[in-house]
Amino acid sequence: MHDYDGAVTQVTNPGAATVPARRGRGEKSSPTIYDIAKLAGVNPSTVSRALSKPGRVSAKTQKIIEDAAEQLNYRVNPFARALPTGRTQTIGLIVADITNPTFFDIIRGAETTGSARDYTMVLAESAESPETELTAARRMLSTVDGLILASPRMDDEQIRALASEKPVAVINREVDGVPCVVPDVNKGISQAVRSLAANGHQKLAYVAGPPQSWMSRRRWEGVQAACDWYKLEAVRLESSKPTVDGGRQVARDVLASGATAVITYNDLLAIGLMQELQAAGMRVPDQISIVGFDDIFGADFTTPALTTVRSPLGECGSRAAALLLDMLLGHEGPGGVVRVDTELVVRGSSGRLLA
Amino acid sequence: MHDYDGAVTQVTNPGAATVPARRGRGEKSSPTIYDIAKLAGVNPSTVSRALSKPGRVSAKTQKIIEDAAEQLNYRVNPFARALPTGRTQTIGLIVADITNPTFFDIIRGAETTGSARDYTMVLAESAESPETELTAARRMLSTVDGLILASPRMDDEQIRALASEKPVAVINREVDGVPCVVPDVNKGISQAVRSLAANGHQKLAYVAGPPQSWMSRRRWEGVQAACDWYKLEAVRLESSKPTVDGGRQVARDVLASGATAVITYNDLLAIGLMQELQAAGMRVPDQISIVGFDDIFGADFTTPALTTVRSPLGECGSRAAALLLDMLLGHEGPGGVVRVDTELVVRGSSGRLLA
DNA sequence: CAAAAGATGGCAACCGGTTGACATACCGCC
DNA sequence: GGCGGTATGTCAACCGGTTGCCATCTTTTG
Repeated sequence: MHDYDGAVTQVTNPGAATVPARRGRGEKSSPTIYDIAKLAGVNPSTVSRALSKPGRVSAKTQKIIEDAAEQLNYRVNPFARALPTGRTQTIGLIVADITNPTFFDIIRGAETTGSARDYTMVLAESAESPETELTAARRMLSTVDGLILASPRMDDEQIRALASEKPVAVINREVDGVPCVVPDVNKGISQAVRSLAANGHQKLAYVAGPPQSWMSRRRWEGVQAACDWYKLEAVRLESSKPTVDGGRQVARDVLASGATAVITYNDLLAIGLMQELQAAGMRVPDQISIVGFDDIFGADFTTPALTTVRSPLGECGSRAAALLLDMLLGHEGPGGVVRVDTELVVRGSSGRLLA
Repeated sequence: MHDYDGAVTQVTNPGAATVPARRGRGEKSSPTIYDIAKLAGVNPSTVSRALSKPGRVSAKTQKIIEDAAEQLNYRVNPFARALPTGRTQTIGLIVADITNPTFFDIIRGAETTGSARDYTMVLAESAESPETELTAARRMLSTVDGLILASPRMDDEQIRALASEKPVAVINREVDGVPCVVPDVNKGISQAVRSLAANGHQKLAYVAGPPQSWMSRRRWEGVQAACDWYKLEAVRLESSKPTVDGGRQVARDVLASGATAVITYNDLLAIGLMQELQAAGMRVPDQISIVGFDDIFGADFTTPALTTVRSPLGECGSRAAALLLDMLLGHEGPGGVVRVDTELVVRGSSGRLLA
C-alpha cells in the first residue's frame, strides 16, 4: 500500500518538472518499470520482482529500486499487470436493487473492507431480475478478481457455475459449495415472537417478499417455527413487491386476516403497512403490532419508530468482502456458511394488545 | 468502523467445495482474436479491425469474422484493449459518504445511464475528507475513462487539475471550466420561504452543513436572498455534522435563536432536529416549521412527514454520466453548468404558526 | 579447498489487442 | 494495356508488466 502523495500542495506550473515528457501526444505519461530500471541501473524484470515479489531480490537492490520508484512517483499500470496475470485488484458487487436501503450498508461494508485492502469495488444492479443479474455477473466476471452477490435471484446452479470460474461470495442466501454470509434469523425471530406472545397476541401474519427470495422463505420458516413453539397461529400473506408501496397494498389483507401482529419480510413493507393502517384509523401498537426486518436506514424515522429484527448488514458486506479477499490470497476458505447474529430491536411499533 | 465481536457462529461445511480449477495452461481459457482469425482464415489484425473499426474491412470479411466471433462466444479482453489504448469502458464515481442516502439516487442515476451505454461504474468514498477524496481520485484516474465527483470537498484547483488529465464531471457544485450538474436551489428556496412567510413566520434559521460544502454556502445565500425579498429575518446556525445526529445537537441552538421556522442544509439534519424538538415537547409545525433539503429516501417516514426542497438527485447522477460519456465520445462539451430544477415538496412539517 | 546448494539478477517470451506502414487486389479510365 | 487511386488485408512493433529458465555469484558444507 504505497501512499505517495501525503499532503499535496500542487502549485508550480506543469512543465517545470524534470520529468522527461516523451510519449506521442506530448502528454506526460506515467513512468514505467523501464524508467525505474534505467534510473536504478538494473533490469526491468528485477524491478518487477522488487515491487511485487517481496524477498525475491536482495535488500540492497530492493532499496535502490524503491527509492527510484518513489522518486519517479511510480504507480503500476493495472492493465499491464492484469493482462498476463489476470489479477485486477478489483471485486465486483451485484445487488438486487440499488435504491433499496437494505443494500446501502452492504455496499458500504464491502467497499470499506475492500478499499482497506487496496481493492477497488465495482458495482452493478440486477433490478431484481435473474436474467439481468446473470448478464451483469458474466460481464463483470472477466474484469474482477472475485464477485459478491447480495441477495442473488439466480438459481443455485448458475451461482455455482460462476463460482467455478472465479471466487464468489454470497450474502443473504445459502448456496451449497459457495461461501455465504447469512444472518441467522432464528434468534431475532424468536425474540420477536416471544415478545409478541408475551404481549397478548395470538394470531400473527407474515408478509412475504419476492417469491424468488431465499431469505423470504427462510424467514417464513423461522416465523412458523417460533409461532409453533410459542403457541401462536401464523398466517402467510403475499406482497406484490418488497417496497413501501407493496406494504401499503397489503394492508387490507392484513386486516382481513384478523391477525393482531405482523412480521414483514423487510422494513420497507413494514413502513408502508404501518402508514396505510394508520391512515385507516388503526392505532399502532395498541390495536396492531408491526415488526420489520433488517433495521434499515430510516426505520427509526417513523412514529412510532419501527420495531425490527436487525441484520448486521454492514457486517455482512464487510465479511463477505473479507471472505473473498482471503480466498484470493489463497487462504482457501472451506466454502462454508458464516452466520451472523440477528437481534430484535424493540421500538414503538410493537407492544401490548389493547383489545 | 465495523468490529466483529464474538457474536458470530461459524457453522456448517456442506460438501467440501471443490476449488475452482485454476486457469492452467491447456485449460479452457476464453477465446482471443487469434482464435477467431484462425477460424475465419484471416489475420488477427483484420479481426481487430472488423470488431472495432466499422467500415475498415469489407462487408464480406466482416460477416465471416462476426460469425466466427459469435460461434466462439468471443468477448474482448478489456485489459488487453486498455493497455495500448487507455480506453477502459469504465467511469469512476466518488461520493462524500456512502451511507448518506442523498448519494444513493446519484449513484443509481449514474450507474443506470452508464451501464446503458456499456460503461461499468466503479465507486469510491471520500468520507467527507478532502485528502481521502484526492487520493481516491488519483488512484481511480489511471483506471477509468472519466470521473464523476459528487459534492466534492477538494478545492477548485485540485478539481481542475484532475479535469486536465481525464474528463471530469461535477455534481452539486460549480467549478469554472469543468462541466457541472447543479440543482438550481433558488426556485425551491423561494417557494419555501414564500410559503413560510405566508404562514406567519418572521424569523428563520438556516442550519448549515459542512464548511467545505459549496452547496451549503449556496443554499445559505439563497435563503438570505429569499428572506430579504419576503422580509424575513434570517440567521445562520452551524451544525457539527450533516447527519441525523448533527440535527439533534443543533436543536438547542435553534430554540435559542428564537426562529419559528428552520431550513436545514439537508434532510438528515431536519429529521434529527425534528426528533429532538419533538422530544423536548415542541409541536411541529404548530410551534415551529421545519424544511429540509433533497427529499431523500425516508423523508416521508416521519410524523409529520418532512417538507423539503427536492433536488432531482437521480437526474443529477444521470446527467453527469451522460455529460461525461459525451465528452468521451468527443462531443466536446462546453464545460458549462447544467442546472436542474428544484421544487418545494410540502408535507406536514411546515405550516401556519400558531403563536 | 572443492563441490553442492542457494541467492540474485538478466534474458526473452509471453498476455491479447491496436495501429501505422505497406503490399496487393481491384477498379475505372484514358 | 497501362496507370493512378482506393479498398482491403498483412506484418510487425508496440502497450507495461510477469515469470520460467538460465548464468553468476555467494554461501554453506563435507
